[in-house]
Parts: sequence; C-alpha cells; structure tokens
Amino acid sequence: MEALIRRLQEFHVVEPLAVEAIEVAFTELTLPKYELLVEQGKTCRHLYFLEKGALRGFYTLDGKEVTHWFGFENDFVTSFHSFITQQSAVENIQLIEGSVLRAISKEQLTALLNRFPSVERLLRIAYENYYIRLEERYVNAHFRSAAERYEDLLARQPHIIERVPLGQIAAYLGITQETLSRVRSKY
Amino acid sequence: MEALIRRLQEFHVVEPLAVEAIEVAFTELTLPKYELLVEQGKTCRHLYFLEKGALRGFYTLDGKEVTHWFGFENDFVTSFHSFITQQSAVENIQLIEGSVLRAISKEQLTALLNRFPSVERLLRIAYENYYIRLEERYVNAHFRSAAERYEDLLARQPHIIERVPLGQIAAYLGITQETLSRVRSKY
DNA sequence: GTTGGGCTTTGACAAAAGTCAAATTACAGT
DNA sequence: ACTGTAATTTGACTTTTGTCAAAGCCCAAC
Repeated sequence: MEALIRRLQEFHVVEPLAVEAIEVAFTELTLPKYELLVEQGKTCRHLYFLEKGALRGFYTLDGKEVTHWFGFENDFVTSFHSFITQQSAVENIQLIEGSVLRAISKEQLTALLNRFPSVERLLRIAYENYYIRLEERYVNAHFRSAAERYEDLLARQPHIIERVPLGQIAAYLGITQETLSRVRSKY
Repeated sequence: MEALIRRLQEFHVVEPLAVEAIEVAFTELTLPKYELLVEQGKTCRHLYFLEKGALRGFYTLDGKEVTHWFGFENDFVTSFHSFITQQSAVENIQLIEGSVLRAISKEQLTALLNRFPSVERLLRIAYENYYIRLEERYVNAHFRSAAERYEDLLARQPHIIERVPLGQIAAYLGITQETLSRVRSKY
C-alpha cells in the first residue's frame, strides 16, 4: 500500500484524512499470468495500480494480437477511453506476469473526488504527467526510425527486454518481429 | 468570449462567479499570419484558446520544419510540456492564418484553480478529453497505413485540405509530401 | 497578360520495412 | 538428459515509402 500512496504523493500531497480514504477505496488483488484485466467489448470499471508484475495492452487486428503498450511496477493502468466514458473497451489488458494490483472503481473514485478537492487536484496533476508522457511517445513514434526507437526503449526501460517476448516489443515499436531482430543483430 | 465559455462548459458547468473570474483572466489578442505563439527554446507562459483562425505545431529536424499538429477554431493550444513544467519548449507554434485568440497565463490559471475547486474539476475533465484524443491519434499513427490515415483525416477535418498546404499535412500524417500526393492521385 | 514564387505532381531510383517460410535456439516439463 | 513447443533468427523476395530532381500548376503582383 505504501508504494501506491508514495506514488500518488509524487503528484500532489494530500491531507491524512484523504490518504485514509484512498487507502480504504483501493482493494488489493493478486492475479496470475495471462489474466485479462480489461476485455475488448466490455466496459472497464476500474482504475488499477500495478504494485508488482507486468502487463500489456493489445488490440486484435486481422486476428492477430498487436501489443501497443506495457505497464510495470508503480504504473497506473486502465483502458482510459472505456474507464472515463464507461463505453465498451476497444483493447485488452493482460497480465504478462503474476501480479499484485490495487483497484478502485469508477464510483469510488468519483466519491473521493466529490469529498476531497485535494484528490481532484492530485488527479488533475497526474493527468498532466500522463499527457506529457503520451505526447513524447507520440512524437517518438512519428519522427524516429525503428532502430532509434529501439535504442530509446533500451535506455529507458532496459528490464523490458528480459520480461517481454520480442514479438510484443516489436509491435510496441510499430515494426515487425523480423525487423526488430535485424535491428538487434546490428547491435 | 461566449465561444470560450461555451467550450469550457462542455467539459463541466461552473458557477457564475467562476465564469466571471475566467472571463477576466483571459485576454483577447488578434495576431497576423506567421506569428509565433511559442518558440523553441523559450518557455511557454500561456494557455491559448483559438477563437478564430488556424495554427500548427512544428519541430525543426535537420534544418527542416516538420509539422506534427494543427489547431483550429475552439481548440485549446499551448506547448504542454513547456507550459506545465515551465521549461523551455521543444517545438514552435505558429499561426497559419490571421487569428483571434484568448490567452491566460500560468499564474492566472493557478490562481483560478486555488480559488475555485469547480475550475480544478473542469480542468481535470478537460485533460481526460484531451488524453483520450491523443491516445486515438497515437494508435492511428501506429497501426494504420498512410492512405487510411489520410482518409480518416478527410472524414474528420475536411476543411484542413483547403486551409493547410499539402507538405504540412503530409508531415502531420508522418509521410512525405510525395507519398501523400501519390495516395491522393489514387482517389 | 506576363512574370515569378510557392505548391503540387510525376518520374526514376534507393532504402526501409513487410511477408512468408524455413532453420535455429531457448527452455519448461518430464 | 530428452522432448516438444515457443521464441528468435535468417533468407529470399515484395511492397511501401523515401529521396532527389524535374516539370507543371496556381495565383498574386506588376
């Protein structure tokens, strides 16, 4: 639990009463590898904090799974579009390792926001952070070659290599597995 | 001014007192074509609402300007990374038409957020919306061919074709001008 | 109407990445 | 240690996109 609170306070420090309420609102759950947290077509009703483990987001395209995103320790994860609009999700989120998570429902989050303006502020700041990160990823995907993006990934998240199969990393980078394999063979 | 308030209330309705304060905080400015709203290397101190006109965000890469984004009527625009962190911007924002804008400074925005929890909520919801839109753009850029993305763009923002030179649209789609021209020649 | 500069198209070729198939390697379960 | 499956690499070939250069087109200024 401390990890979650610590991560939240990196965005914005809130009063003890709010911390308590947050602690109560999040439920711990331990799930095995391959478990689906979010399923295409279903509505995603929770926001998760990944305390330990790893997971991926993927689409199905022409019958193939295309991973477009990974989450690791201390990440907040959900299918944003689905969680926010409460419409059905267009992606799947699946554990790629046995993981420990904390979950909060949309309703509980709304209740927290109504009760504590400080939590509203925290969430606003969290969005700012996540928005900037996404923007960076977007620009990278747009303006850099496969090789550059791979080196970037290695520099930022070296652990990803040991924890995720190559095909999924390739999809994340927006290239095929074979191309990535060739990029790697040239160091 | 009504356009700005109307757009804001689409996110979240706030009390009259907050509306008044928002109206006071935003300054109207009219600027000519080619004017730079944000300059690479300088800190972006304002958030803008584009009331009338059009603009683009661009990077310089190997001495060339690469447009990665457009803004039109009723868009909120700023160099997010720079505005939020108050570090120097990595991109430029330039008017591509003479435009009417409303600007609010970082300090004024912070003051509004401290005074009105309802504005904090409004901003949080605005971020949710903008985050989802960016995510969509990201997935599109990642998983669709040049031709598909062009058709998408035509469907969503048909006016862009008349208002923006082809080379900039191509950059926005992540392809060269020549490739886009060839895509178009096949209807 | 002519001129000149930006914008767009076209052509020829090069480079990057994709596809399909086969070969190799890694590794979990027995 | 052996086996079988999944993951990764390699090869041959195709498709897509990029690059560079040369027209062609549009339109505003003279």
